[in-house]
Amino acid sequence: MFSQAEENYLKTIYTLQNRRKTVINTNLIADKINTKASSVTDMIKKLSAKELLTYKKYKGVQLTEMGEKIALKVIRKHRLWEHFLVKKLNYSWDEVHDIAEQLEHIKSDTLIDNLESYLQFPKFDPHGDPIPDKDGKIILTKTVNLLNIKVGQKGTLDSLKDSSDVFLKYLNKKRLALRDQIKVIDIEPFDNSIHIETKTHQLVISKKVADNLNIKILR
Amino acid sequence: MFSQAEENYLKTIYTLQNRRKTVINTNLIADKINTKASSVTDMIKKLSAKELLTYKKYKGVQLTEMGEKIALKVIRKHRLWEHFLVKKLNYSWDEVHDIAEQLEHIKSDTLIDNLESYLQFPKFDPHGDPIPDKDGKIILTKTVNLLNIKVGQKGTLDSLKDSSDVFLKYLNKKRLALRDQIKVIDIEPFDNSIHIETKTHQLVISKKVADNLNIKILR
DNA sequence: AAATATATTTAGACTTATCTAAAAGTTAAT
DNA sequence: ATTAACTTTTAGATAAGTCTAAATATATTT
Ligand SMILES: [Mn+2]
Ligand SMILES: [Mn+2]
Ligand SMILES: [Mn+2]
Ligand SMILES: [Mn+2]
Repeated sequence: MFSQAEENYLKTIYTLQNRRKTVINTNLIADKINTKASSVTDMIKKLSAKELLTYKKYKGVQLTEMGEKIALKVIRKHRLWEHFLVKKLNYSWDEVHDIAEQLEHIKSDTLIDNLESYLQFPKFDPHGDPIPDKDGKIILTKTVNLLNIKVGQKGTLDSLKDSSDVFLKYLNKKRLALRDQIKVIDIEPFDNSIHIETKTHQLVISKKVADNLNIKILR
Repeated sequence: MFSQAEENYLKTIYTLQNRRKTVINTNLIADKINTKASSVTDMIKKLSAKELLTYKKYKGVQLTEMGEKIALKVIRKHRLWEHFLVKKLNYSWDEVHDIAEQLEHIKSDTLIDNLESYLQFPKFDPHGDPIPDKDGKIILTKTVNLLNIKVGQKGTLDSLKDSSDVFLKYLNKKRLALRDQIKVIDIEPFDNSIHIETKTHQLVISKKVADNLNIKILR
């Protein structure tokens, strides 16, 4: 069994590894996990001793197969609980993350599989992120950053790079939801803002917002 | 906010206070919580400083109103989660306690009330224990220990003194469930064993077993 | 190749919760 | 009133996880 702290480190490292393709170093982890570099050093040593990751200084960490397996288990739990909170307890997608951060650490050999079955094996969480199955297999959808879409192209909103509640609330306000169809109408060269159109309305989004929207291209 | 350890002490003290009417002293708590008397001393000091309980040595502890309120909140969470696990995830009553021990510490201002509403405001947990409402109010059912029931009297199995999985599995094996009708057929003077009859079968139970069954008398 | 900027580790401290072993206090028994 | 039994507290350690400040190592720039 692993402590909550250990699980959080593994999960964070996995996510960093898959989101950014850069080197995952001490400071980056410290930043994401909201702690200090010295604390990360300590934990890296511990996880390395347990062979959950390898570490070369200045070259960053790399999860071992075992480390990745554990990370995926925690992510699976997190996302299934988020799904539960939204679908069964009527939370909205911007309210569930902090509760799932706690629920993901509940220890039981059977709980999460029973929950999954109760939820009828959902494949994605409320933020469009894929839910790893029992064996850690994960569906990868081919998506493109909205920043890289040309004028006239169409797609559907598949998932988000940033799932912070601030961003989610922004999307609520702008009436943008997962699976909405989005068409790029115009790109403003001055500030890279993007004029888009959904099935119901049009709006202009900033470069920063566009960068956080992953689009599945329709052809 | 209170730590898991603090919550567990408060919950345990509350339960001891309501089950046994004796003095709740350091050793008794240590025993229940599976720790050492010296650790209990430390925690008692801490909880006393926070005015969650009062303590006079050799006279035991007493929860303050605030302490009792928190204890009831934890118990409410524990029992609602147990209900969820049995009713929604199809666990049996002997499997849920350890998971609920963890779930009862999840922090959220809304989670447990939403869960309660989703479960349609159950009044009792899978072991027959009453679920405190939002305000900490708790239904008290008048029950009698099966040991105190005379030959010929009838009642229904209302709740259990001991809800350990060993005892629950014993009840499964003997086909005794909550709300079953039970009639006392005979009491053996030699060892106080009791011959009982349900709607479906007859059996003999030991004094120890009878002592753990709370019966609601039928008249 | 130095100098400077970054990244990383160490040293030492702190907090929470635990433990063992010993000391001290209270109650009960003779 | 002593003694014995039990309860409680203290003292000192330990473990996990965190922190700050200082030291050290590596990378980048000049
Ligand atoms: Mn989340
Ligand atoms: Mn999510
Ligand atoms: Mn229980
Ligand atoms: Mn119960």
